[in-house]
Amino acid sequence: MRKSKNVCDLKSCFLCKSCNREWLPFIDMYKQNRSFKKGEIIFSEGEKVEGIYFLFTGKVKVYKQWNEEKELIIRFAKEGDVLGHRGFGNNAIYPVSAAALEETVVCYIAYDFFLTSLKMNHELTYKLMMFYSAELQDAEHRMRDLVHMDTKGKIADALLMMRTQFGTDENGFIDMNLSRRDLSSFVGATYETVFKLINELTAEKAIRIEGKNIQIINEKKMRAYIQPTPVKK
Amino acid sequence: MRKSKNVCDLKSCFLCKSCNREWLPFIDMYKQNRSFKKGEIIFSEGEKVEGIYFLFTGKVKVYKQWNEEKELIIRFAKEGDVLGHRGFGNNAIYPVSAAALEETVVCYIAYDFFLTSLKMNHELTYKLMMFYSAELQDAEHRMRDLVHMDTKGKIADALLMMRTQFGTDENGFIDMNLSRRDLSSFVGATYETVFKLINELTAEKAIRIEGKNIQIINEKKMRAYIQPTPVKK
DNA sequence: CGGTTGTTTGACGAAAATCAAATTGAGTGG
DNA sequence: CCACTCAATTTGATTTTCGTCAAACAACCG
Repeated sequence: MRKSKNVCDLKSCFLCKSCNREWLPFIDMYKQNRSFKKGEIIFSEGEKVEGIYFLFTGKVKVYKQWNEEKELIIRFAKEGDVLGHRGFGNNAIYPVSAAALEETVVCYIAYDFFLTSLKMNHELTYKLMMFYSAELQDAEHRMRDLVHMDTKGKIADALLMMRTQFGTDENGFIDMNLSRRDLSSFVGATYETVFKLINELTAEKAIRIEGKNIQIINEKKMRAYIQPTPVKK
Repeated sequence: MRKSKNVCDLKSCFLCKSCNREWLPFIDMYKQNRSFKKGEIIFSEGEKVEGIYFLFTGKVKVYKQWNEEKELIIRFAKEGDVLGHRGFGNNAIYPVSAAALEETVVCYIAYDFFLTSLKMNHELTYKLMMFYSAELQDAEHRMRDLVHMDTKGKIADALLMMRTQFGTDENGFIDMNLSRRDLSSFVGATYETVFKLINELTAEKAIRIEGKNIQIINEKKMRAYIQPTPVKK
């Protein structure tokens, strides 16, 4: 599944599934790998956009700050995902921050170069447009969910999403080691509340916890929590 | 400012600010005007995408349903805005609904035709991509705000946003006649709560209300509400 | 005029945030 | 390997905010 560790093979990256042949060697000339330790910040909200990143190995959280101690995690990125494309536009300022959740290697491409390439590679531009469209749909869907679900539903939703995105290991645990603090930032609730509700979910045998690992053992129950509350007549 | 009423002059539409000359007459051949009465639904969540709309006159709400009686208004559109582009993608299904808030005329372009045109008009594709990028930034910014602001802050934010988008009339009132119910759907809170908090804002002389019209009279106070709550040490 | 729909208001309860404190755990330096 | 520190986890008590419910009233419309 995983390619060699030290070379960014863009064929494994999202965008390049749609790259035409001229594009691939072009990228090869300019590619540049960077690695980040766990917890290290890849780029920060408010910074000028310097480049776009393709995630080669590792996991990353993309988040927006609220105050010094609160943030909202917008999404997670894993091997093969793109980072930093949210900064595209007139004033090329990153609207979000990205931090490595574990040892991470990214393939870095300078912004100007990428922009120029977009101008030349129309198929890529088209795909990128469709990619944005899909992300916009996701974002707005999640916006609705965060507003209308209760916290337990949001937790169930978050866990189901994470399982979809990261899959499960051989024991059935969600293949991601997320701190409770990050989980609460993703869910949009306080640390303590998330903790208590996770306990409830465990008590109800909807999930199972072993150390930092979480397994969904009753999918039906989990899905029930993310249903719109039917209106009583 | 406003062009003639019965012909869709795409030059007044968002996208066409970036259209090249070949594109304009092309559109002219295919354009089709449709009008909607106040409250009428332009398209619905879950429907197959039939086309894209340019709003010629009127105001529209774009929203997502939660249950039979709750929704979240994603954004408002006014004269010159695009509608329906959120449905672009693999499975061309509208992820949102759109309803006219007042008498509305749209310029309709069939989806297939628009897609084909995108393939031919790369500048347009590029601009549309950047437009998506901007919308994604907005959506995620608002997502954070909806999660972390208290309801009063969200109301203040909503009112400031609406003033920016729609401007004010000669008396200083926000130039949009939004029902309280729609305001609460935009804010993501219940009708009653919004009502009470608007009263508070009025009592504090942050806003002024006259019938259905709202004026912001103390901008500083309003802005204070949308600040991240500083963390007490 | 009834009947529906939107507005206004208060009482109450549930959900979640805040606060406080105890406990564990993970590094760190000696 | 052990103490030490600091961060993360766990838990309960308390408070706040907001949603729910109910009811009265105005406004609008056929």
